[in-house]
Amino acid sequence: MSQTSQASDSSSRIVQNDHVESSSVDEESSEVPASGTRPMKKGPWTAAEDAVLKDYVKKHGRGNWNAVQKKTRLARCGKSCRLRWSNHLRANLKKGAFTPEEERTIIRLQSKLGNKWAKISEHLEGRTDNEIKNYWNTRIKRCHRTGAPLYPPDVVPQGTADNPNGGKDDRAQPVRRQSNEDVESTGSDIPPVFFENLRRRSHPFHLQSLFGIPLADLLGKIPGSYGFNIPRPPSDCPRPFPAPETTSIGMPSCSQLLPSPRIDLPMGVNIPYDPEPPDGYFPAFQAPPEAMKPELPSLQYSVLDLGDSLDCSPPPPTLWQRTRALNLLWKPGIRSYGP
DNA sequence: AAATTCTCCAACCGCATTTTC
DNA sequence: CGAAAATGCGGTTGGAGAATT
Repeated sequence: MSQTSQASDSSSRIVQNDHVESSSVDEESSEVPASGTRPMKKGPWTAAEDAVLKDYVKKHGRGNWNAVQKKTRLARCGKSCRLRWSNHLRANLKKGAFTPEEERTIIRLQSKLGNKWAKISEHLEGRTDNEIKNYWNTRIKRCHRTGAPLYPPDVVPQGTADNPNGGKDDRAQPVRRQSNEDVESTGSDIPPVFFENLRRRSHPFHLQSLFGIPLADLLGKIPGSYGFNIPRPPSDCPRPFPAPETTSIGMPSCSQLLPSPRIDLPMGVNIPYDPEPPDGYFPAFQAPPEAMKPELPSLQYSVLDLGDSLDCSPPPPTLWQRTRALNLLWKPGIRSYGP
């Protein structure tokens, strides 16, 4: 797998003192008063803490995580206990690098479900949502850096109506249905990393609008994105592609710039598809022409029975479509728009 | 060899949802 | 039925180790 398995088992990082006063579960007799305002410990778990938690689960079963700190001397909050258990201590956890098959599954499922890591992890026995999420974020970064396609040619990324933005956003907002007139695009979620990169590294990113939507508006409405000023690039900054006759966009990845200062395209514009993409792959995020259809016959992966996890929900909300529009913008391979 | 940059991953945070009282 | 608590989820962060300069 591509994750160079540093696979550092958590224990290998344990360096600090063990804060567990008693390395075993105290029974009810020695229950710590709930009122006790012990400060909760943060940071890496120690082996002793793990042992206490394991012991607790062995005796009381999983769940009721907030009781852990009450019934033991473990100064960890319930959330932390739950996370530790599900990510490191529970049985049948598979550690180490993802197999190629697992990677394929992740990619496939991500393209279908979006960033539903918990759902995806249900299809990968022994793998945690956190692992998968980390893998995906790493993949995004790597593809972003190298310009390699995020999705292999046989995977058509689809927005999922139930998860247009991959995560909390669709929960945060009541699903707002929308007609198809806004943007019909394909691609995947805009990875948070993208915005993070913008925020952290202040990519020269001088696009002012996308599909007529002010970019600042786009960014500002995307949950988890940051309100930041989009700097104009220095004049000596190289541009990724020569400016074509038609309006073009590039991808502000790899310290590159978007060649066009402004994009105002009518909705429904055809995006030319290069049948011979570089390296025999579709450019990152770029989907084959059929993917431009608003609805996709997606079940090309007979291997995988997604069952109920595939939600054939109504069309995505505006934010999603806007996100998609921005996503297109991010594709390194898309060079030109035009009729 | 030292300094810097990059990569990976464990764990935290905030929010939404579900359950309990 | 509403409030509070518990749980779950996804995004983000920070640090350790690896790689590079």
